[in-house]
Amino acid sequence: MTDFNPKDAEYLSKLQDYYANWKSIPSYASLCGVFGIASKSWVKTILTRLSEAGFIERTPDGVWVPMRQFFGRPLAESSVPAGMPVSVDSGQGELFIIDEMLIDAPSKTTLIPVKGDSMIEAGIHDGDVAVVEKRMSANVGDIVVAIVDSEFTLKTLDKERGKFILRPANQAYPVIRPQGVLEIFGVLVGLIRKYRK
Amino acid sequence: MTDFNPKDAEYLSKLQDYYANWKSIPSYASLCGVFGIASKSWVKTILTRLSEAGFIERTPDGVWVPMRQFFGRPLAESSVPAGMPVSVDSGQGELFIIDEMLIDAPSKTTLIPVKGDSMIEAGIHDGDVAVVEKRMSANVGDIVVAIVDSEFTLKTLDKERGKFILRPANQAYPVIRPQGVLEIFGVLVGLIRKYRK
DNA sequence: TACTGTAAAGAACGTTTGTTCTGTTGTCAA
DNA sequence: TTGACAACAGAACAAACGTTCTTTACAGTA
Repeated sequence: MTDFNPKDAEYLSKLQDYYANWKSIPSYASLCGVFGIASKSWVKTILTRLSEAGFIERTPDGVWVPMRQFFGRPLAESSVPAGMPVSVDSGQGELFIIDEMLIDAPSKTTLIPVKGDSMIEAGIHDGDVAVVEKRMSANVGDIVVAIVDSEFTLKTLDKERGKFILRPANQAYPVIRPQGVLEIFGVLVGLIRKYRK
Repeated sequence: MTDFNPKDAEYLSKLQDYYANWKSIPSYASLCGVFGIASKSWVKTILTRLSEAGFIERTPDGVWVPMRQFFGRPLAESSVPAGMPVSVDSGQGELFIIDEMLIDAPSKTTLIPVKGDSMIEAGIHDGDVAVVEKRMSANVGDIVVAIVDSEFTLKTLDKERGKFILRPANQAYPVIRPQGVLEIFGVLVGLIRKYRK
């Protein structure tokens, strides 16, 4: 991964605690107190590392902001769905609850289990759960759920000689060139995978 | 109430827009650009009014922070399909991405951003978010977060001639054969990916 | 013992920040 | 047509801020 080490994890945890209270990342001087150190320059080193590791980032103004998914309520508290969760019916009678990071438009979002390995080169595996936002249009390059021969298909949308085509991410599968109008069900906005223990 | 007028509402809306993007309230100088005015002192007047009206407040450090209920997702968007159970925001704390489907032991579970492509053949990409359950032991075949040379590494746990080894899912990376005890931070239990639109 | 690398401290410094105070402009009412 | 007030502009300034550079402490290693 990165050169993110246990020591950094300790500082991250302190920053998360502070942020949970104040919802802001304060000045380097204040962070000295938060981290329990005396050196502003060392604070900078720590923040730079945390950002390289992907936990925080900077706005164009140079202000540090947390990547929200890592600075929420402590996971311990979220055993009951926290925040303003969204319930989405997978269509199979199962009920999943997912948060706003993956879902922008709850009423238009569905979960669809991925079958087959036609998109495996895009890191989408059999058994993964696709988070799909229902839309009838998409851009070239988007991964879309299209309806081909009355079946759902997950493919990358592309264009060839002015016509839309569906490109699998697996060389063993053919490119789909729909005759007539390509029917798009939605666009892939997220992916969830669960590893069995 | 206060002398909060339509003009202030317009500024509030601009601030909300900015905040929706950057999750922070910038300096007075930057806010000049956001509000479309040229005077820092007027920015201060506006912010003071917004705080008197209860839309924002200041931390002890003097940093402006929004009152969350006014700076969240617009209510219209968070409506949930009828018939589905709805949980209500406690008012405090952020929203978390993941639900009970991915997390069994909330207090022991952490999210870690994936860096690099050493596990790409397992469909784990740079930028994905790993859901990790903290444990000190794991089984052969599990994908684990191990601490190697004081760094976090995501690899598949395997055994070779009675000794544990860490196997990357990318032929360009070497197998890691730790000398001494292999230090395991946790086990990968889930994966989340978000596609940008 | 000497060398190396990491963690942290601390001083120096130019820039940015928020604040305050004084002007300017436009509008509406008397 | 004058006065009052709200909406802004702009200058001045001390305090705070982030950055850079140098130094110290310490543990591991050769």
